[in-house]
Amino acid sequence: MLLRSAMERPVRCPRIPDPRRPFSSSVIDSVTTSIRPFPDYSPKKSSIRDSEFVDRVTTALKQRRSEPLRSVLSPFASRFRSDHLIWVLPHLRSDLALVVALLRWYRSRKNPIPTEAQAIAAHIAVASGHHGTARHLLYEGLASHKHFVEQVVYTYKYWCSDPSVFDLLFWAALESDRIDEAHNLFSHLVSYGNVVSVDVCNALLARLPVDEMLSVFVQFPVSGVRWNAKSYNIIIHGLCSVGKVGEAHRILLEMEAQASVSPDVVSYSTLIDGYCCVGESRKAMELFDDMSTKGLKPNSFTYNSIITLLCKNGKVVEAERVLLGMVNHGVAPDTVVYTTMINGFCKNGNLPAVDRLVGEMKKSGLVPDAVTYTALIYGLSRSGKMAEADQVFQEMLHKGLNPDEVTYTSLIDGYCKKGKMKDAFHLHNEMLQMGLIPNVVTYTALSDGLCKQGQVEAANELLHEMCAMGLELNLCTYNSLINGLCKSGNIDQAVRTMVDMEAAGISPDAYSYTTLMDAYCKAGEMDRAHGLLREMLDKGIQPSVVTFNVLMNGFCAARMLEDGKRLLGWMVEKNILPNTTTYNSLMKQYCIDKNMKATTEIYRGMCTQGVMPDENTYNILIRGHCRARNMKEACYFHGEMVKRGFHLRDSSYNALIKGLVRKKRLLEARKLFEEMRVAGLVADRDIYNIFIDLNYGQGNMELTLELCDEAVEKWLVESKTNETSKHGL
DNA sequence: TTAGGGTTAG
Repeated sequence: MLLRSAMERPVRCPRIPDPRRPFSSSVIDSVTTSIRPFPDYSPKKSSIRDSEFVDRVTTALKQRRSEPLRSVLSPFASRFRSDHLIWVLPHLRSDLALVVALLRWYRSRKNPIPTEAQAIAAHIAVASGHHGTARHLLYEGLASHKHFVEQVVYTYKYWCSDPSVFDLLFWAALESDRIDEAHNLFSHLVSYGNVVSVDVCNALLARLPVDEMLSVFVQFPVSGVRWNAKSYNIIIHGLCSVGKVGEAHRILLEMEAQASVSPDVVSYSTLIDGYCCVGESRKAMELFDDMSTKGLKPNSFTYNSIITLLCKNGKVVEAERVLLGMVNHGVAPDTVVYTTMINGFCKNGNLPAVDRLVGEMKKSGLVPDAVTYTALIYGLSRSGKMAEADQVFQEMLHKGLNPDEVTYTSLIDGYCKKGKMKDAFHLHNEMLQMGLIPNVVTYTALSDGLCKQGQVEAANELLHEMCAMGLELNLCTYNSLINGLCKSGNIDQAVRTMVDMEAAGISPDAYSYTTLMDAYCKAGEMDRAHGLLREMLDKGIQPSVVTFNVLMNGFCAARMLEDGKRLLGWMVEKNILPNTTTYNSLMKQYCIDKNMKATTEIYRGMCTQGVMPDENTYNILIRGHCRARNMKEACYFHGEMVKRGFHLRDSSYNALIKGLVRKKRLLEARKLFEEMRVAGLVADRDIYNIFIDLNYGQGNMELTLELCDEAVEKWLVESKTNETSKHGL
């Protein structure tokens, strides 16, 4: 929430204080005139009677050191007041253990310890060098006394005079999330001409939202704090984390311009990561080169940011080249770098490469951690290999690693994508039992799974439940819901959902528009789809290659091939490279029109552009050439697709077999027919008739009968089933 | 003080 408010508010870049001239003269005047010495405190005077009592208590405590404190103090307990505690403490300053025990005894009698006594005890601990105990006492003091900071300052001069007490108090305030108390202490100290160390000031900087961080960064030097490289790095990181990478870069340049603070590997790595996160790879690489010129050696953080960016852009091979580069430069990749690479290959669906990297990683003596396992589970789930994903999940548990929300969500999403909603919800319950709280990503995966099963109402209900739990729908959730509504034919409701989404303060993106455009294209409403394209362009939303593919499909289906070709040109103009799907749509339609000349032209253009044909491309080309009776070309593409490990679809088998029979190439046709049967695909009725006649003619009665049975089962039974369903029986 | 994992469209 704080971060969000920082992102929304404009962040002003601070003016860097010049350490050579830290203060302007007016500031020096105002600081020096307001400085005063620490207060002269001394405990209030006791009466003679009280003094005698305190002496007796002190003597008993010291002389009977080995006895339980409770029994030593029991004769004094009824008279012992809070003032006595304060008067006894000076006598025990050389015995911290006794001080702590006395406080514990006093508290155990249901008496609140006075603020002054708590502060004094902390001072005694610092003065005796026991910083751990001091920290504990300071935590307690902050937690139970309203004016504890003031009291520590007030009693300082008399009891301690070791300024490290203020650093410890500052730490205690930060670690118990009392930022205001830390500020309060800072102001008090400034008024006495003192400041806490730069280390604790850095800890404060790192805990502040960006705008407050910047204001502290500018204000503290006025009081005498001298920032170091770590401070500047925290600022660079803060600015990068809210996307203000340009301003972060200015800070780095200011560091370079100064004599006292120079940017180090962390400064550069942080800024490089900032540029990588906003996708500015060129700037990131420039900085990477600058580092070497300045004699700074990139570390595994630096390399990992570059590798992450390349993987995100799908350039996994290039990313692995960077990994090899780092090894050659003597930087050993760690678990994080391997996990980044593994995740890159998982996203690419390249599971053999994932296996190879896991092997390499283990060979280097690195142990996969929970994040590595989650990436592996995600990769397997994405590829639909749920049995393997579950096996890795079990291995993770066996190794004593704790799955978290991300691990469970990866598995849940995998089951949802396979339509196994029962398994997905079982895991959802399991994570609840483990004490893990499903978040909006988990619910989006479940909701998307339900939508894809046609259960949009159930998805809606689930999301209502999610909202009742205090979670809010995000962009992905809305987009998934819009998709579910479109696919179930409720385009109007999908449009209304987009309106709701905007009302909830979430702006639609390229996904939202593309989904709706696809629905309109499939409904043949090209004008509406085009209108949406104009709307998204007006809003400055960059269409993706999928947006164009959706339109391309629409144009092709509406037989508007010229518009399709124009769209292809426009894509290139807009620097959005057409992919295999784009070309496949156009080729498919030209094939339907039996225009194999245009199809071949497009196929060649695609290859020239370096776009690789996929399984769909080959199936389209084979069917097209068969329809056009170009069996030579059809067989050539069949050979090519086999070489590349792709498979024919049933319609392509049918087309090829019929074409070959037509050309009397019966041996080849028979081979394909057998292959098709083995693959469990159904051949056309005509094809069965051809091979039944052929085998009968050749006297192969056994095979003839087998084919007759198969044909009856596949064709007659099926047509009867269709008949009954047609009549609603 | 800096880096890695999960949700949406063809």
